[in-house]
Amino acid sequence: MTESVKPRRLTPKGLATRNRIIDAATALIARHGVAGTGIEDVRSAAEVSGSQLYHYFDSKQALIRAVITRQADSALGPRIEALDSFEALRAWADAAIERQLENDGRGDCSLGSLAGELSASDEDSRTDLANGFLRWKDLILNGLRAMRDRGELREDAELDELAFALLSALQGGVLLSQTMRHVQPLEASLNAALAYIRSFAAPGSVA
Amino acid sequence: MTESVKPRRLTPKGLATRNRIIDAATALIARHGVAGTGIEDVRSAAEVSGSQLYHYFDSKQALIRAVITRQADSALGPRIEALDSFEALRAWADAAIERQLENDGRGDCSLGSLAGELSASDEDSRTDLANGFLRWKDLILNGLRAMRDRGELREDAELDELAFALLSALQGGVLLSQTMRHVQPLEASLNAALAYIRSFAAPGSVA
DNA sequence: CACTTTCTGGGTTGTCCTGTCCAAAAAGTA
DNA sequence: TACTTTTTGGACAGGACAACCCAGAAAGTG
Repeated sequence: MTESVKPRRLTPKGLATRNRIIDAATALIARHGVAGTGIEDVRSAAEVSGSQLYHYFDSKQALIRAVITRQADSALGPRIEALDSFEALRAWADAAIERQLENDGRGDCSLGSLAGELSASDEDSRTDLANGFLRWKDLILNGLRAMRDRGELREDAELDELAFALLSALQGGVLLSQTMRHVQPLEASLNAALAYIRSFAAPGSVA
Repeated sequence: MTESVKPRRLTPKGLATRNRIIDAATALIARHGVAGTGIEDVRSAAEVSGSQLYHYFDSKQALIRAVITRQADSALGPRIEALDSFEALRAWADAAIERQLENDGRGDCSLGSLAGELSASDEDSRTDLANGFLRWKDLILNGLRAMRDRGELREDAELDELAFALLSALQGGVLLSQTMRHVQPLEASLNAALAYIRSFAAPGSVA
């Protein structure tokens, strides 16, 4: 019994409730952070009562990890087809900026916010977050690789470095923008990272 | 009485104790985060007992804010003279990378870590953090301005943007590196940001 | 229609943790 | 030395919160 003995089979109804809980938790965490969100809050927000929460999750930590997983996956969904052109990268960056403008102030429940709060305290969550970041980086990396293969990027470009740089720029920009309640840092950061990547455009490319 | 009525005058001894508390809190928060650090932990680590903590600070929040202020100031101390040359910027970045290597794994109690944890939940702390970031940005900005005035950077360089981009790169890189337990993201991020800044070097400069 | 498994409700418990109180020791001041 | 202010000690109350238990409703399964 290495794995928890939670409901082995979930009925559609049960699955819906489970998702409702994760949704509510995600929203609350986005506004008040992990520490500022109690089980009781999640309960009432999800309109489930009593011990449902512990019926679907072993502990608060398990719930948080479910939120992390969902957030990590959400970026890999249909939203982002492929980051394999300068235009696609630009659109991706603009979407991030737009998102920041929408939730002006209150943070979005991105991996970055979660990482800031959990990396130091919870080792398991940290691992989940690290995996999430790694997948995001690979997503970017695959796009860049496609660009290089198509001759849009120079052969000598260090794609791994570029991917990490872009991801860091996003995360740092979001962190600063959320803290300072202003988009400027995020815009500046993403613009810089994209311009840097563009500086590796192959000479003969249509660009 | 807008201000708290904490000890109006501190004797040298009292001040030493107060500093000892902040030191202990800073160290503990660096390892376990704000939420993972209790008053009790701080007490024993600082080797003060009982209600000393509330003798010097109104609340846990006040203590945290003191930690924030200290961290914000620490970067403006003698460590950084002036970031007004490419070499100085490079050295600054290398120092950050070095610091990350030293505390491999456990986070340093930088503003970024604190921001990730507090921005969403505590408005007062968020303001303190935002001010801290602003001062850091100005520190960078002043350096860049000096470089431009000396003719090392092109006139058309958007220094404010560059400063924010560099700061974001640092914060994002640290966040990723701490979460992934690897320096690569920070290195990549800072290298990219510095290279981008260098791309604004004035043509005639000795570079 | 029996029977099993899953789902839901609410109450409860025990723990952790912030913040307070009271009183004594030490340090400063005259 | 007499007196005031600051500093220290430990114990304690009050509240918040995660987690558990039991029983009943609903939904699947043969």
